[in-house]
Amino acid sequence: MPGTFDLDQQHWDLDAKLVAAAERLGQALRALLRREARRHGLSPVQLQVLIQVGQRAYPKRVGALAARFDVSAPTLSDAVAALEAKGLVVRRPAADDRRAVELELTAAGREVASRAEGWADGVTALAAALPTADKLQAFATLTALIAGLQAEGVVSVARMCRTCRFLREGTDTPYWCALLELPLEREDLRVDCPEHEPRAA
Amino acid sequence: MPGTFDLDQQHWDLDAKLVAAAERLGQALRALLRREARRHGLSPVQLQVLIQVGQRAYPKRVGALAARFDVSAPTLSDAVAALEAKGLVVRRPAADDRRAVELELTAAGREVASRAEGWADGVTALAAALPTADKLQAFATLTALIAGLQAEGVVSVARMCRTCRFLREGTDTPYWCALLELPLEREDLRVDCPEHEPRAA
DNA sequence: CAGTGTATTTAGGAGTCCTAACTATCTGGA
DNA sequence: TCCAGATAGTTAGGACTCCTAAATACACTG
Repeated sequence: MPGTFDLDQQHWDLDAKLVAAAERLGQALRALLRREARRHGLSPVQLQVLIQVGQRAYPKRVGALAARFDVSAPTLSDAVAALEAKGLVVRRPAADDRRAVELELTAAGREVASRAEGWADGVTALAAALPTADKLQAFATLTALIAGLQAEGVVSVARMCRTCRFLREGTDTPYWCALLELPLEREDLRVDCPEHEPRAA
Repeated sequence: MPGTFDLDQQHWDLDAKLVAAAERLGQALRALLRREARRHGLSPVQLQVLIQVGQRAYPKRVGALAARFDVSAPTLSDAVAALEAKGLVVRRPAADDRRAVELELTAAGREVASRAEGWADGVTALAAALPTADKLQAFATLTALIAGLQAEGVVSVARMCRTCRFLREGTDTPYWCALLELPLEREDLRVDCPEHEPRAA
């Protein structure tokens, strides 16, 4: 590496730099989440669980949530226990499977969730200033990477359209959802769809 | 939201979806780092510190590393203590400031660092399959978001060219580094430059 | 209905992450 | 010169993360 410091080392690999940038952004987002959680007297996972359980149509069981956040069941169980102790969620046996537990927000839980769910709004606002075409491109690139990681089994669940068995090519639009029977533009593709079912039997 | 489940909710905001995708990818990368660290009997932060200290030309003090990883000084101090106990780094008073501590890898530390520093190679390989133009675009978009977050003081240090006081517009190339006196293409912009100095006095 | 598998919790240990408080050292004046 | 105020780092202590292993309870299959 003659004389250019290690410029070449960073030059030779756009791929590595893209990954590094994603990592940095991820770190920033994580820090942001941590601070928001703290503001509400919660830990990061606790807040994530609270927000997720606050969404309708998503699975609200310990196992599903553990997969969603890529942690073990005991870790998530701890977080739920803490949330329950704080009076923000209620735990109840599932109707169809009494081994399982359904989570539900209490009134207090809904209150906190609604105040905290916009924790990433600052970043979203920054994104608003960028050209739509760039964002579409970046979105496609990021989801391609996520899909690749999921295919390799690195990351457990990602309920993205890109990995969903109902995603088809469209006739008038680029894509088509065979479950909802809806045409989809590129910007309609979701990152976290309640109806998602993995491809390949 | 009439009848389309919450499709519209996800439709209306490409910005939010881009952020969600970044968050997911960040989560996956974090999980990957955790596993690699585990493989070497280390914790995530310990591995990050080990790798960072293994790079030349970067600050190797506790404070700088804490800022780099967005954690408090005590947290990083703990990690360093653990690494020292494992015989992977040495702690020594800095030459110019005897309050400060310089870290250095031991032979064992270099060994582990060199085996683990490619922890994200799997993702990089996935990126290699994507078109260069897309990656350039995505890289620009991600760094724009990071720069925005840094400007807002959300994230502490990001030694990116985009926030560096030495970055100029180039004549033949899009950019120019006024410190190294080098022309820079878009793909030359760095995410973590040793020579970085923040803009604005 | 026995056997196997699944959902979750408990137990226990290393590490993360914080704030507060303390030591040692540096730095800028009077 | 000497001291007040900053700064680099550590220690202390508490809540939480994250794991594996083991237990409990229930579900499914033949």
